Amino acid sequence: MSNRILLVEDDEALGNQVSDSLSRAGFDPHWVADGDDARDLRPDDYCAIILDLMLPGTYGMDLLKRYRLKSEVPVLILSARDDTSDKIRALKLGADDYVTKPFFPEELLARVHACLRRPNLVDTERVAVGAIYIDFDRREVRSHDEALALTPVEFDVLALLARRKGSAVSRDAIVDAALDEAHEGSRRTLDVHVSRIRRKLGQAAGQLETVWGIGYRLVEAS
Amino acid sequence: MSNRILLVEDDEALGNQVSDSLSRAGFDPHWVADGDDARDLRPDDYCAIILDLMLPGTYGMDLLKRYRLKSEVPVLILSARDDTSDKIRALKLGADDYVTKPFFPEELLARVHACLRRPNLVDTERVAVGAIYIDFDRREVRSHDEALALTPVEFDVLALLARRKGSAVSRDAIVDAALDEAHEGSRRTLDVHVSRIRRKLGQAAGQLETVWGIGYRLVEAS
DNA sequence: AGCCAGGTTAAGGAACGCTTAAGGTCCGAG
DNA sequence: CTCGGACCTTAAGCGTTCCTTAACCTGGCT
Repeated sequence: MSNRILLVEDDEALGNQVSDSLSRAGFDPHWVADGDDARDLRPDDYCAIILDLMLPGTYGMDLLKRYRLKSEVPVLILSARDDTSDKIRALKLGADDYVTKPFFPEELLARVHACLRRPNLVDTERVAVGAIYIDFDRREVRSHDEALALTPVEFDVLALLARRKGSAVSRDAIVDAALDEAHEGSRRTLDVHVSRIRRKLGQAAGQLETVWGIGYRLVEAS
Repeated sequence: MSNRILLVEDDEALGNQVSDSLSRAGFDPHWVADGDDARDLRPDDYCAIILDLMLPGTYGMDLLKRYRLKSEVPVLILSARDDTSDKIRALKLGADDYVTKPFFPEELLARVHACLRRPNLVDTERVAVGAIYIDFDRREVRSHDEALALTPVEFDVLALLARRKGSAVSRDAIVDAALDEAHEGSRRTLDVHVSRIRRKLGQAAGQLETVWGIGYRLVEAS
């Protein structure tokens, strides 16, 4: 397995320090200072990601969501704010750990190791759910062997459900992960996306079930 | 499989608080106040362990070592000391997380979930009680191999009883956990839900027993 | 028998989700 | 720069499902 670690950190001194300690520990750190530069990196190219929340360019929390949509790679959050609601939000979005500045490099290293020690999930580039095939890498969906033209948000929603196939996923979790969080005013937005996804799914629409009072669920057969 | 969590914590107030929040989140906390009492418990009986480092009797770090020798169960460390060398030591010994007091229960919960998210997420989320199968993740219930269409509240009530299978659960506890507590005007609401659950359970209705003057209990066989 | 906890039923209204239609924003083409 | 298309969001109407309440009935306990 690779030992590359992505470090997204705008503070130069801290970035150097962490980079060095990662190197000394035998990792291969890839340090990016700007959030926008980190947007389009592929999370699966790394064995772990260390992410500062307070960044120029793209906000750290958005990067986390982005990475989680594509990958199961362990993500450690760095933050200057010892804010509980931030912590909870990050952890719920799938972060594996949350470290508050200031910290000693040794602690960070120890936490990275703790994350890597956990059993890894099979990384699946593609997934089949009944008649629906999803290629996360190509961002491509086929239903009954027919390619679907999904919009970005539609794909993210469907991909999230596919990763948790069979499980009921709450509306909040979907909105939080796949939609722009700025628009929390209307709770109907997700409905519209789901409605359009179903129409595009055609015959397979029945596989996208509503779980009343909770959210949605993608099942093998309708 | 199990949703039991071992909590080793000598502070009574904190222990109560954490116990409560774990219960509310659907876990089954087992609270032990003395390190010596925790020595001979089997870590594999729990899905996670929350361990205070500063304990009477056996020192927390020793317990951690002990548990790690026997099991891979996730261990979260609680500590009053924000001491880096302690953190590093604990994490190197195989702890999965290290939380410094004071903390909010929500943060601890989020971290517990972050730990549990990694391993076998799939298989641990079901419970069988006699002829009743409950899949918490899918929010799906089957009775005698037939899927039941339960409403959100009905599912929550039955799920709560299933998690505590065999033991009597008080009406108050159920109402508190599964119903909107705003409506404390009528205490008959729960009856109605139970009545409907029983009807939907069909043959298995007898497994949902009334404990007169207390509440209800879900048993293996009618 | 009498009391009280629990069971059952029916009905209203609240909550929820689906759909259609109408802006509004962003971005690339002309 | 302007136009048009793709996309996301919001609003509103509508049907459905669900929760609660009230009223009445059953059954256990003393």
